[in-house]
Amino acid sequence: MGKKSKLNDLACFQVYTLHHAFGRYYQAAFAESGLTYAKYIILKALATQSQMSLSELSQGVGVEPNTISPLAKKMATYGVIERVRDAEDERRIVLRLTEYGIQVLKAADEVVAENFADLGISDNDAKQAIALISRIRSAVEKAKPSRLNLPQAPPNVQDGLPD
Amino acid sequence: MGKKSKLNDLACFQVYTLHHAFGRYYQAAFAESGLTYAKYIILKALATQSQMSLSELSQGVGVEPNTISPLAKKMATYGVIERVRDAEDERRIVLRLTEYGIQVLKAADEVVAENFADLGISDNDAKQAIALISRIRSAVEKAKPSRLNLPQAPPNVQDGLPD
DNA sequence: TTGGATTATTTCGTATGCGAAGTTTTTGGT
DNA sequence: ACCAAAAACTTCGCATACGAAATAATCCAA
Repeated sequence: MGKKSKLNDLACFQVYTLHHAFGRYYQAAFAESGLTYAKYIILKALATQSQMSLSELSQGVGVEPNTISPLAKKMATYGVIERVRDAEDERRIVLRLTEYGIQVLKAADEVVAENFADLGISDNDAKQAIALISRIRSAVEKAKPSRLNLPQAPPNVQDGLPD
Repeated sequence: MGKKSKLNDLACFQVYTLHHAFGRYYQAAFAESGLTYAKYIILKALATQSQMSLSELSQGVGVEPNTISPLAKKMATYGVIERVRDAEDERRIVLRLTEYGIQVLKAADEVVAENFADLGISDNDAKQAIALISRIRSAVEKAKPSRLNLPQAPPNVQDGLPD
């Protein structure tokens, strides 16, 4: 048995699973609408400020800028966000919710809030989880990955099905 | 402003972000080794029982069987798991860690446990998070998604950059 | 000022995940 | 026993994510 780490267990069995459970819920709820989990999160993040650069948004959402870039482009063509170059600094892209985007976000928020209302998770539970997870995330972002060295591979057994 | 739901906030801002923070950590730690976050989780899940069918594994990992299927195939060619048809029921695939798989898992566990050791998250913190998240996951899996209907799209403004 | 860093964004290749649809094997009702 | 329904996997098309590398705009130090 390898060394034990409760934080590792948390990551592999709880956070991973919960993330995908949420993902399946949002995917089902937004099906056919063109909205997705990722795009919904972007809308929510953009709603916290009047405008944001692409990298500020990526910080807010917690993913890399190259993940946001194509999504923002698509969302602009859908009309939910405005996407323009910053006149002050032509490298920057400035993003902002459109009036339509605000309406879409509102409609989505309503549906989700309704679906999540009677699941037995109180606001206090959720708040506690928010505080705890927030702390854990800060910690994990500080982790310095050391390279894994794998043991010698075995004499290629290939014990299995042809395909 | 749409209706508020703390559980929705938890999903969109905390769980989503923490999942990706963990993902980036494991990706960096396992870089070059051929191991990935998803494959590592599969190894850990398989270590909990002497053997498992593909669908039992998918249940244990918390994703759909069609996600596990190609991963299991690849992992068998890497020699970390054994993958054979169940003689009792030829529809089933039986999966089991190989000796090499056990070694790989052990090596990975060591590295992660070491990297996660001094981040300021106690085992008690992690345990508390495990209990709380476990409860939340059960609840979310019960949520019945109702279809989102988007408001009328605006007269296609397309106010943006050419590309 | 001017040319090499630095910063912001984009593009590219790879790896997951999901639902839907297809294939093979087992089950069950008659 | 026989065939339709169910169950277990697999395949397919689409949508994220990431790191690495490319591109474009700014900064800055000699």
